[in-house]
Amino acid sequence: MKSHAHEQPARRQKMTALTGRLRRHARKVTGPRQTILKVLRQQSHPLTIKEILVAVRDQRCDLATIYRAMHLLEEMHMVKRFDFGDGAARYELVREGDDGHHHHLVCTRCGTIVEIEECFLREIESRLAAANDFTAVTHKLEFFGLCSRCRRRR
Amino acid sequence: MKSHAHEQPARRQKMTALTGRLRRHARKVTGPRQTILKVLRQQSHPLTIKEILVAVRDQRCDLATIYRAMHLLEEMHMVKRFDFGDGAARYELVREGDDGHHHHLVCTRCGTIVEIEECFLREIESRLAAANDFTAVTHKLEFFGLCSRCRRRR
DNA sequence: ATCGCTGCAAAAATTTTGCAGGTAA
DNA sequence: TTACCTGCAAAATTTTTGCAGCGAT
Repeated sequence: MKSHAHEQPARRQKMTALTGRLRRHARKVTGPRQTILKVLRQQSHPLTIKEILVAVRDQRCDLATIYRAMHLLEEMHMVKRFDFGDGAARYELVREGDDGHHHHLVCTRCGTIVEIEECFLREIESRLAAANDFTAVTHKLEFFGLCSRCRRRR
Repeated sequence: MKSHAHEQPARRQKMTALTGRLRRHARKVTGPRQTILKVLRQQSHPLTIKEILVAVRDQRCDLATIYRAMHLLEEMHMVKRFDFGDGAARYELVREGDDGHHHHLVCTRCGTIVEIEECFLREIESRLAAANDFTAVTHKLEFFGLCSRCRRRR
């Protein structure tokens, strides 16, 4: 039932998290940025730039624009960047009231991704910080393995 | 005591781990490969391809050769690849009798690297494998923070 | 009317590949 | 001799940047 009720005129902006945050930073709420966030909102897994490009290709959004948008959104903590060790950055939307910190279990054969919500290392972080005289210690952690389907197929 | 009496002439190969493993795979023991391993042996931290290139630049070794060597050495588990999230692969020698699995604590400002020998997640790996029906689960984990020197300097 | 943003094109950075000649075994 | 390797050059990938015009506020 997307039909009408009161569809906002296309050019007026809904007051969304995006709108608010962008305005606070004196940045503009533009079509490409809204489209990209819509794409990310529909996914629970991180997407590569190429996957985003394909998903928005109808809207004729340039690659460079996507790269610039992802940097901007990452700066404002609206997306989180993940690396799976192949040479391609992946981005995932940070949901409201979440810091976006979590991990993944990735099938090394087919690329299936399982989201791992628990974080096991908060305490270890403090220990390492103290032991090595570091501050603001964070971590990046990803798990890799063979999923059941791929295991069965040879 | 593997050796005894006769040191082999310089152009003959010492029977090293490299020599043995390469031969077992029908690969050749060449100058560039020996040089690269020598460079890695002198470092306790992972090196980028560029750092390796600089370190071997006297021996006139091509970039492509280094890339190819690193792939080969990784296949034979003589080096381990690490990613710190900037777009550059890093390689570290795997010492005898070690599987090379460990982590790092990296200063996000100056790049200082601290090796973290402990691994905290072996048990978690099994738990995740069982819970998600995966096998051969491994992980990549790196810590990031601000080292004490960088913290003091503003 | 600003100032930021976009598309396009070019450039940069990292990694891969093809090929002809050279070398280890 | 036979693979395998190397250097060189070209290409492929991923990401960044410059610029002129367009668009959000």
